[in-house]
Amino acid sequence: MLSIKEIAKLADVCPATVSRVLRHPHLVSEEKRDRVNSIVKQTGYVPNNLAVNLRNTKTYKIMAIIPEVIRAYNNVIIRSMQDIAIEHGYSVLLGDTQSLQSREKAFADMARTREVDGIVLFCSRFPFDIDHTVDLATQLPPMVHACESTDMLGIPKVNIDNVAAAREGTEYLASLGHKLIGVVAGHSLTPSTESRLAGYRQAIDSANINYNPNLISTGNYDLNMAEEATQYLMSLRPRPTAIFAFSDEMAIGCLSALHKLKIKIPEEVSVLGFDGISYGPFLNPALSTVAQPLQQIGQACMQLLLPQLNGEPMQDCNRVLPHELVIRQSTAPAPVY
Amino acid sequence: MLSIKEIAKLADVCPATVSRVLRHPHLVSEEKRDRVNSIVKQTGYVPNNLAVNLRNTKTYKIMAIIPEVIRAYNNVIIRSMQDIAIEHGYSVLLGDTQSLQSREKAFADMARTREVDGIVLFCSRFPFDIDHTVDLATQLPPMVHACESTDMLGIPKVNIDNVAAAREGTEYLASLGHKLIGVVAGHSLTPSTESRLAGYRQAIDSANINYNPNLISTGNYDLNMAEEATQYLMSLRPRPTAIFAFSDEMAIGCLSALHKLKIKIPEEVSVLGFDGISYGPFLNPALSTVAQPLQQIGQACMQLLLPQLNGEPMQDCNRVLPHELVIRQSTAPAPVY
DNA sequence: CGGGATCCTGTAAGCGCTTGCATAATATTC
DNA sequence: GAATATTATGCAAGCGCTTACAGGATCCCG
Repeated sequence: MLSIKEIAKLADVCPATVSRVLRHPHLVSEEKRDRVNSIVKQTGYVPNNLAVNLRNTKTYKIMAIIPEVIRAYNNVIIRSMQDIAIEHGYSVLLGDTQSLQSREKAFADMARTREVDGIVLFCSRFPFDIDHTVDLATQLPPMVHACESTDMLGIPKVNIDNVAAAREGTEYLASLGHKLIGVVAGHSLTPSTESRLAGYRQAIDSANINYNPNLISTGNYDLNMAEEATQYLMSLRPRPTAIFAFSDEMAIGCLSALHKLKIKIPEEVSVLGFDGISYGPFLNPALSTVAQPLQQIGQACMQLLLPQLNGEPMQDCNRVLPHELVIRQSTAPAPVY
Repeated sequence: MLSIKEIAKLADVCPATVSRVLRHPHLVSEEKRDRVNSIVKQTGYVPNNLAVNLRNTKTYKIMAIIPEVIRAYNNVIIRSMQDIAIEHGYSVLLGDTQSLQSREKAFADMARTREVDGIVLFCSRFPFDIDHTVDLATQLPPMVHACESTDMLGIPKVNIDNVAAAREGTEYLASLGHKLIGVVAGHSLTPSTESRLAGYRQAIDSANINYNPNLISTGNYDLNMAEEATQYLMSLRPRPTAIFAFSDEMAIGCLSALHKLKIKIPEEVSVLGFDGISYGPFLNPALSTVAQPLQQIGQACMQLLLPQLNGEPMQDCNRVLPHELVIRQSTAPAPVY
């Protein structure tokens, strides 16, 4: 592989001049500039960024650590983060952890090892092996904790109010006359799921509906699981008249199960999703959902990260963004028997 | 930020010893090993990988360059690539290009700048600014070209036989008695779309159906576009009795449009997708599709990349993997009037 | 025409790490 | 107990790059 030295030799200048041609061309005479540029072009020379970044202690890379990149939910978030990052000269690398802690750590460590300048974390666990007996909080790399954030060493957070969002979703269903509202929840251990369950409970209680834990089915964010959960809910007597799925993707599984059972949506059973993914309007029936402000989430992540990348200290803040109930065709008043 | 020198000083050894403790602990006496380890732990020292990688000219990172990470289609591919990579000590970074050439190049250049060891390219364009008058093919970084590969400087390729796949899909529809088969195609410029259109054409011709270009609608891989295209196709007289969507995601858009038009699937119109995404069975009706061997694609990419990462020269090969027609509920014999 | 400003270029240090080599200390062998 | 093998450690070079610094040309001005 070609190095700056060899280019320098070929162009009959010193390495410093080659570097200047590439980084600060105005400092170099036209003659040498042309000579160097033509050699660079001929040879296809590209500087070794490991060396450049080592020297400059800066990579202009941001790592986004995501449990399952593929979830439709991430789409707009990723896009908006990336657009802002690029505007500011950074690129975004995505790390798909498959919800495995080992991978979360591996990707997060790229910041401590200087391979990226900062990270945006969409997982709930703290991703570093740090001895908490020592005050190492100061050694945290630039980072933002999004969507699943708990209190964590003063790391800035981006969230929605999951409790309120789930409460409002549930209240909406209750206001349609539903008394038996099944829940298809996600990973039972994640903060967002916990909060949403709490919100559901609040709404149930204040609507004077009897809380029935049998109506709650936790699992993961998979379609399969949602389908099974729905079958189970539909086997109950009395049967729920509404299902609140804690993600739109799971809602698709609910719809699928209901179709197979020949249960009419929304006439017999209403389905409410969560997230606001772009598929929603295209489902049959179009999915009512508690929409997250996906674009704003991405933007907020960058707004909180960029100052840190510029050397400003971490601010312990929690940016809570507004959710929105989007009513389409999958929800309707509870059937009257 | 802590460097190896400071750790060395604190542990009262030389930097080389610290390095040895971290990389080849058996070379160091227990006494110093313990001393160094305890300092490392206390201080939370982590080696600067830019320096390590510069020194070792190796990063153990692979960049996967993907037009739109979010497409369900990528799910299994990414997962299988990543699993194999990790087995071999590599991690996979995902680059989402939003189909923008500038981003494809930016990510691909990370290999030439040594920030990653190799790349897997899921886009169709050549991602480097290389002067083709010079023989620079030899300077290509380790790479594999997947899913959208054309002949390109001897870069190993992973593909399915898109012509045959689309032909078989079309033949299947024709065998059900469909004579008017609409197509909702993807980006008109990508090799895969071109090949699939060619395969469609072959099947149409050999079934002695009159080829009608009006039935072909190209756009992108979006749901919206697919929905519009479907509306358009359904406005034609005589109306197509089948739609072949060149991705399952677009097929969702077709289903959605048909539902809105109250057209029965598959009684009045059959819908055939392409890809075999995991949503397929959960749609209403469950989607028939030409499935790609997604897991095998991911595996093949790694099988072709790993040898290159070990220094073996690029082999100009084209690994063509088998597709499979998966028949579910969205296709049926053409209606008889 | 001398002195200062301006422009250009090379020298060399250093970013943080790893490892070949040399040396020193210790163990092993006959 | 001398010769040899083994083990442990430090020294220093070098991975490829950037930039502060200094020195040599060139120019401008009175």
